[in-house]
Amino acid sequence: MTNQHYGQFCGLARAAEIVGQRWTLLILRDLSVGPQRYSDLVSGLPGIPTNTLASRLKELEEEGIVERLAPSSGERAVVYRLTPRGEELGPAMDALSRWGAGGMRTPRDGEIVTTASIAAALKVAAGDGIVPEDWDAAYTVRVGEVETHLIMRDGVITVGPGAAEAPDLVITAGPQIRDLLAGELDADTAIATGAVKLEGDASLFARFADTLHVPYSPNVPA
Amino acid sequence: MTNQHYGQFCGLARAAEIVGQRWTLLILRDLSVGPQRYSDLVSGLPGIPTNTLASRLKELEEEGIVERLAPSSGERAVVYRLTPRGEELGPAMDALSRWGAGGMRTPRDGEIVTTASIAAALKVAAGDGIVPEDWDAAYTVRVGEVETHLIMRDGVITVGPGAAEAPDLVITAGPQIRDLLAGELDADTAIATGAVKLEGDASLFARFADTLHVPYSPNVPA
DNA sequence: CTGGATCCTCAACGATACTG
DNA sequence: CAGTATCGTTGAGGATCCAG
Repeated sequence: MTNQHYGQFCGLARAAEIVGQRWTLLILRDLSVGPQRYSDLVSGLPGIPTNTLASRLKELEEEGIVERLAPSSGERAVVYRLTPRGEELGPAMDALSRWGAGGMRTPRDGEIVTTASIAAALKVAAGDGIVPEDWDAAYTVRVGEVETHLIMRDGVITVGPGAAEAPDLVITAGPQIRDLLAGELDADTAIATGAVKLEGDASLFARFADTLHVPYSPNVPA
Repeated sequence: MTNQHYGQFCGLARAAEIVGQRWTLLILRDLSVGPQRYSDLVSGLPGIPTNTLASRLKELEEEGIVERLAPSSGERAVVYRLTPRGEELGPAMDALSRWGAGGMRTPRDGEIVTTASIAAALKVAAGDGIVPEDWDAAYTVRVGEVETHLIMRDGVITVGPGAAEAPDLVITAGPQIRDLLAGELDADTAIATGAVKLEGDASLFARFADTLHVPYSPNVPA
């Protein structure tokens, strides 16, 4: 609406007019794991002013990036969902996510972890999502209160919110799971030190740790 | 410094704290084509308030993304340059650029084209930059007042600011060059209608038009 | 001339309260 | 549940000025 423009006929400038708005990238991240209600977004984005969320959603709807689905009969809640155009942002968000993750060492004071952020981290860690065809494993990853599932099947990895239906392995961890994904903590040590707890087929953990990687950047300043 | 934080231990959130700042993405785009002086940045970013540019550069320096090179003896100007960590943003910026370009139809009123934006468009159009090993051609692309060079050699494409040293072909065009890159204007028509003017080995133009593509997204709303 | 710093204004953001 | 309304605060925009 009253979106700020840069006055340049340039793809990056156009993109920046959208994703350069405060909170917008995080809203899109949350929507990228699945359709969400207004209240889901509020709870996944601690600290967002409700009026800011409302106006961002309105802007994104006008831009054709998000669609607002009025409660159809039977349903009782408004739901927001990415449009196909919104889904196209996936590669860019993954690239940003990967870059940002490369600079993360330890959580800053008071920083929290949300469902969507774990899902994003696992998605980035999954990389191109290609694994051997004969792998067939369902994982539930639990960090704090949130659960994410990760399935390796038919040669691809899929990541999403919520527990797996019939997980072969449930992994419970703290934020140290990031060190594991960064490759700075190996699977055996993670288990030995109690950084992760496993329930189910623990032999599947090595495969998890070996396959998923979000490396730290060697170029971050002290 | 007084950078706004999102309070989430998440790569995308960390990235958003940087690139979500107004003007920052465009500053980084300009720096991505090469080191720039303060005044180069000012002229490549029409409308940026000088204090905003100054504080962005300071923040980016503190983040280890940009470095400020004091004039060494012999030089007389301060120069800003991406650090290795800053260079790592390239893939994310390319992805955003590609996404934004997919939504661009015609310039909005008063929108301009800068050197860096053409370079970014050509870079995105070059895709993975792989071409047959035996191609060897140097192009200068001139749009308005700005010139960019594009070299296909040794199997890769390189794009940069300024004219090529010994161009085999000089392409002069208006913003319609975007339609060419979008694949909505074929090479012969572009020449026939005068949308582009060629100087040099015109036979190299078909290769240029066939190789470089920034497709429009089919998903943009009307 | 380059590389900023300063000042002022106003639109956008942030926090809280409140409503259909 | 899904937002509006209100109001204080912050940061961008724009012009000008200054030091090396």
